[in-house]
Amino acid sequence: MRLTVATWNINSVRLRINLVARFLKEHAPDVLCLQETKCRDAEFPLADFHKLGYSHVVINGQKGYHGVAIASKLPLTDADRRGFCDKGDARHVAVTLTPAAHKPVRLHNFYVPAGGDEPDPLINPKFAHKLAFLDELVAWMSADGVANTDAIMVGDLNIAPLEADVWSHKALLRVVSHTPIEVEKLGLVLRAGPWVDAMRRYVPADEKLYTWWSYRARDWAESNRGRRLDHVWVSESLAPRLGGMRVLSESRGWERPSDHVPVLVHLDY
DNA sequence: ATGGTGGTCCTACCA
Repeated sequence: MRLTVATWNINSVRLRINLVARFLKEHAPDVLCLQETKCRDAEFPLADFHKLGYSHVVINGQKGYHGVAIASKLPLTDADRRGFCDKGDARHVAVTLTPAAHKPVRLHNFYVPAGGDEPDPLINPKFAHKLAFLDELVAWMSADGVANTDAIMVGDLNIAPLEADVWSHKALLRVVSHTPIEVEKLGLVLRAGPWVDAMRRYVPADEKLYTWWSYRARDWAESNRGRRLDHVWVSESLAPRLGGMRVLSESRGWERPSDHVPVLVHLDY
């Protein structure tokens, strides 16, 4: 069998439920991880997911901001919603799924703080929060052995680590999402697993790869000033099962799109 | 170098 996991920062699941429906119908992932759902759990459009065949949904939402969810065709167990930095933000949800008669897989879905505009933790509390969040991720991953079993970690990590993850390495060195301190800390998270960067298994490190294009460009495709802010990582134990990856760039051109596009990864069992 | 757009919810705040 083939397990397909997708991740997408939807930028309001209620506003874009029709785009979600289109994506699920056209690409039929087994599991979809969403970020920036921007609604309380009671306001989540659960019935739409059920109608589309995603009868297992685990939500961690809050009013107006952040919010993550996992919708699945396969049963989900052991749901966990971890708070980071004692902020009460809804930025993480984890579940366990079991691909037909195989070993269970732990799946973590993250929305890492964006970090504001000024890349100085001393004058920008949002950037300080982002760095503290990453520090806490490293400590937790090491202590709990998060990637010691079959595990997948996806989400909007709000960091573009490689030079080819941004349209201009030089222009973005002092722009939050690509500053050296964030890139270094994301590297510590990756190595704390240790995790495998599944997307870069399919696209060479020096080849441009983006999952986000700003709303502020006149023409996102023409200017193509993108960044790879969304990621799929797998535990080393699962790396041999990787069976393909796709970035659905075309969805950035759909009507009233999210500024992020879905990433799909296949695992063969 | 600047400001550009779009989300929530109603006044700024966040991305």
